[in-house]
Amino acid sequence: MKSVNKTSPPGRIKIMASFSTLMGTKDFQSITIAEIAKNAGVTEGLIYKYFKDKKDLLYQVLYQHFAGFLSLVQDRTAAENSCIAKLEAIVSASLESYSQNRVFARILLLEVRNSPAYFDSCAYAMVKKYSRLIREIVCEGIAKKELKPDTDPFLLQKVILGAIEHTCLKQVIFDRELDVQAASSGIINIVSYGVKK
Amino acid sequence: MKSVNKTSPPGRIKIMASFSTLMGTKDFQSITIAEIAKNAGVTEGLIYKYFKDKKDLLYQVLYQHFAGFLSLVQDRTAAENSCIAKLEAIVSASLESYSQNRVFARILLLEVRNSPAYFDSCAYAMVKKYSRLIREIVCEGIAKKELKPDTDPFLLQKVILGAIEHTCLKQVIFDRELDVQAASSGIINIVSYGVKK
DNA sequence: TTTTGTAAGTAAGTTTTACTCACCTTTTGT
DNA sequence: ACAAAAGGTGAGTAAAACTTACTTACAAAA
Repeated sequence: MKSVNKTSPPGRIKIMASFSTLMGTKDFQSITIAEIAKNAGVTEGLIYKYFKDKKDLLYQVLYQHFAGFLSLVQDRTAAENSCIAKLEAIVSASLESYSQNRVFARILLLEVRNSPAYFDSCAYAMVKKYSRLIREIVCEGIAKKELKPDTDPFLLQKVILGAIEHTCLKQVIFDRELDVQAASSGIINIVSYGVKK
Repeated sequence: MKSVNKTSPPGRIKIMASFSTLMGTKDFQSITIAEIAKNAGVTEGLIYKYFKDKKDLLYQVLYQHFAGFLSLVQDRTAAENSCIAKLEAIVSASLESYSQNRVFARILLLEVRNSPAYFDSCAYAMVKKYSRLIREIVCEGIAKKELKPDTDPFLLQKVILGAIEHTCLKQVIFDRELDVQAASSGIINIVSYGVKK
């Protein structure tokens, strides 16, 4: 697992900003190191001073975004009392963040998972914290008898996370709009009460 | 959208088989054209006679697997009567297929989605058929009053597909085993009756 | 002030790898 | 029989990721 930078020299900041901008216009594979360097006003060599390789740059940018996202989610859930309300806060905060930051969403949902190195990165460590948060809320809900006692926290976490991601996928891939409120309450409704008559 | 081959010359078959084998040991990016050719006993040039580029080869292999998978799913669902039973058949057939063919699962869940070209490929066309099948079953369930009338077929499809994929992700990424029966009945149980007490 | 060690940044390679193209060889339709 | 198409080859090209040897700025110790 790669640790994260403390200092941030101007060159490093410019490189990350340049890359983020480019990710808004094209996909990772189409972006070249030469392009990133030119756009940032630095030389190619400098990029390799701060980042192990092109993928490492991708993971660092994702980490930066995810750190902000995670603290938002933590704040929103802390503000709710019931377990179901906390879960709905997570779903809507996630959909909202993905909606407002398509670059972040695209990196997380489409661009990083193809490489085994991602699952050792500091970015994936944040994702693990995020999914653990969901499980903890579920466990708390079971303990407080808000949820059925035979609920499997791991499975419910997967259902919720899967629903969030699949809802965003269509939006990110085909650049569609999304009714965050309708989608999040719809997901929570299915998961809470089921669809069987 | 790329159309699909009719004939299959020996070289073509060897190339696809070689590539499939290599995908079992390493990820797409790490596999080189030279390696695929050597392993198949053909020259690099021949690969480009049958496949537009390296990604096209990936999509063709995925298409081949998915075609078999989809017909299995269709058979299994046709054998069931109730809507819930059909959905459970889809979930368990999917988890089973992904379990038994990790290469297929890894390609579908991790390796293809980063490229915009995938969403124009014949492989993705199969995925669309698959998700449409789920929606159709849901609509049928609503019509037959098995499911609640206010159920959103698109949303429920996303929840089910998301749950399937997230359940497989852990397994594929960390090479874990999976209790298909427990997972599929667990997912269907959550979606049918909900988790709220 | 001078020295020294380190971080920031550069510029010109090198290597790897996907992809091309002109050329043979075998099969097939008429 | 023979043209045409399909199967297959091997050397070559270009682009892009990465390396490395170097210079400049700059702070702290001497």
